[in-house]
Amino acid sequence: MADNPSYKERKVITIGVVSELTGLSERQIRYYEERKLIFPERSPKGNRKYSFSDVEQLIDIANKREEGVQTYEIRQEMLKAKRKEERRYRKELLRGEINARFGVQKE
Amino acid sequence: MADNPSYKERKVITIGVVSELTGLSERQIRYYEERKLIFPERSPKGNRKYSFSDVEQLIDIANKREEGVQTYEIRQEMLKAKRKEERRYRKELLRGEINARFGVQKE
DNA sequence: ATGATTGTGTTAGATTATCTAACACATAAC
DNA sequence: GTTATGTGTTAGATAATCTAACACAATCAT
Repeated sequence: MADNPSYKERKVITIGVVSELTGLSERQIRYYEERKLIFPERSPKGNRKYSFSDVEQLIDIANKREEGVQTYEIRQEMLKAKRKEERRYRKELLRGEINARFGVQKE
Repeated sequence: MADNPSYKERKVITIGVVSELTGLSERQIRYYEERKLIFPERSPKGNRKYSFSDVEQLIDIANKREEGVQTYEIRQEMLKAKRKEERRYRKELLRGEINARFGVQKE
């Protein structure tokens, strides 16, 4: 109950701030979305909202871009990592480790 | 090195989002600043920027307001709590507990 | 080699968000 | 009864964001 980790995931940051935090131009940030590397939410009127997690992701992307990696390849890596993580998660579920950590306790 | 707690303190949230997160009107949020209950940063062109910590603070304020507590009193409580915390901190410093936790380690 | 894709800058026009300052007004404090 | 508190609302100005398009160099694929 100490520190709420969801802060890292909450999509509350506008693109201008993300641009400052990452050093990327807004153009780049939107383009990486177009290439399906990043998935901001939208406010009712259409403004993009990012999380700190997204910011970290963008920094990783920027680093890879500097190494010359193309967005397409970055996306492939991401998909691979995601599948791997899903396998890991299902395995954990089977073992009941989730219950051990987050399961029902005394009211 | 796991999760960066500074996320909670970084002033990256605009007033519109804060309004949504807290349920307070922008007018109220600005007024509480005027009453020195909250201290957003400003972007170069003057836009207010809040942290998650500020959002929590605002929720506390909203609760106290509902109980009928005036902003002046809330401010007094805040100042009292701040002084208390400072005493606690100085005491800790004297005991060297800070070093124990955050002190220099092997490179 | 040429034709397509990638990545980014820049521009234009429209819309949305935020800012300050002021007026209004009901309620509460002194 | 006057002053302070708390909030809504309005107006006008400025800033932030959006989409779509054009440009263009660099890279990739055939």
